[in-house]
Amino acid sequence: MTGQAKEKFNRLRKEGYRITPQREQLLAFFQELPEGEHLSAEELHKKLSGKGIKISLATLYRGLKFLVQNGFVRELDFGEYHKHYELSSPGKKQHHHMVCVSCGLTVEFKDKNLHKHADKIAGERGNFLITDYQFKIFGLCQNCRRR
Amino acid sequence: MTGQAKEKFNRLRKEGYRITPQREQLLAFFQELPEGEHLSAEELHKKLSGKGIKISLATLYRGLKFLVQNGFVRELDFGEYHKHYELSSPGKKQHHHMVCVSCGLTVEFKDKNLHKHADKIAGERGNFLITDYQFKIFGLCQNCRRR
DNA sequence: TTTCGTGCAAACCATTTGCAGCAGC
DNA sequence: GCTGCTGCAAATGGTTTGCACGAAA
Repeated sequence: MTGQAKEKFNRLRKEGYRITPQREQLLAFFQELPEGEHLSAEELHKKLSGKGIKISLATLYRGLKFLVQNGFVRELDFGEYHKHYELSSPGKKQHHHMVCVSCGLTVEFKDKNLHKHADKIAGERGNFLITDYQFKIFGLCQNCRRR
Repeated sequence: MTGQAKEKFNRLRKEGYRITPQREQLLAFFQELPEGEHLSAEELHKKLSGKGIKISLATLYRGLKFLVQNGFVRELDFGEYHKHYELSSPGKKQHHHMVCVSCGLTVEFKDKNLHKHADKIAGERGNFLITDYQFKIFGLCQNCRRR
């Protein structure tokens, strides 16, 4: 666990939260994850078990909520049945999605200019500290248009 | 039901789909809905019943999928537990969301420039016909930053 | 007459919750 | 010792699915 995260954990401890092995190990696991890898709760549970870390699914969900609400981790929603989680580091590149509503084809893309929009809006509307932003486009892909 | 929709239904009929009272009534209901109103499946079911239209929840879900996949209706995801549906008319204004990951505070906003990004990306990446796009920003609101 | 669509009830499945015991501080 | 956290199992809730019947074409 990085020093920065330790500080933040200490602050949370003062606020009445308890820093348990499960929470520490969960955050440490995210920090070791390769850039750009975003896992579902189920996948996380499997990988943690694989590393010998014992944590129940219920506690994992509660731990994830704890980490998300305190800005350590972000929750991604690809419009699938389940959510994905990844370490929330501000400099991280965002990738966005274009989805065909008919066949489900998904194209990932990046757009350098979107963060300007995000910053502008966050500043104008309530002074948010941005942890994440996502742009999703839905439509018909070339194949499905033809039909 | 508009003439345009009728044509489209006839085309689908030729492709082997069947145009049932339930599907017709569902689409007609969407067309009567006020601009900007987006309902969940549950809400739709209640409102249809209120109008004397009998349709089971299962059929409603199947009908919604049918209308979404054929471009009549769009499915919106506000990151809630359920999805929302509204008539898919191309000129319709989009509204986007900024959500506080800590307290859940949600701010809606519009941004005139986003459609340019959407169009550009859709053209460059696979020639999509856009039916919808959504921009979501996550972060900490002013109150939650302070803590 | 041939499928496809419908209604019902049961199944699904990711996530949440009640509760008793445990552990951080 | 107080109170928050954990693990377990059961509940939740929106959505999907199996099946037999009904109805488009």
